[in-house]
Amino acid sequence: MVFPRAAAAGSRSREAGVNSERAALEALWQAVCAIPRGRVSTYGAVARAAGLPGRARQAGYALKVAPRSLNLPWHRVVAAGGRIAFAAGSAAHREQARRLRAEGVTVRGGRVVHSAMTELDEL
DNA sequence: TGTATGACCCTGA
DNA sequence: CTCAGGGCCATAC
Repeated sequence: MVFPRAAAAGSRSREAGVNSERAALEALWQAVCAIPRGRVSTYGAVARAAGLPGRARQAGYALKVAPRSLNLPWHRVVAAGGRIAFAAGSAAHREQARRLRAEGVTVRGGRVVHSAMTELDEL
């Protein structure tokens, strides 16, 4: 899978550091792509799968800046414990729950039932 | 050059 | 269950 050029933030990729960030983003996007339909994973697990252990935050950032054109299954990524990361009641929160249910995932009280969670890691 | 802010996570109280 | 505190780190200002 090859990703389009500039992500939201770094249009100018001159420095090595910036390029490394690009690589991290692509690795994260790749990991998200790997989550099969009807299954759910977490930010932390996605980060680990992308070779960035402990950087759950960047996983969230990666989704935030991901170009729409990638059509990433962002809704299959939730916070630890199956919690939907968006504020309860927010449009995004409802949208994610809607998309998950559309794939047969049970969402209750803002969190996906444990059985629907992929036993993390093994992406 | 610093400080503040997150689609986060974990442990402990 | 909630809260606090520490870790993480790219961006924004």
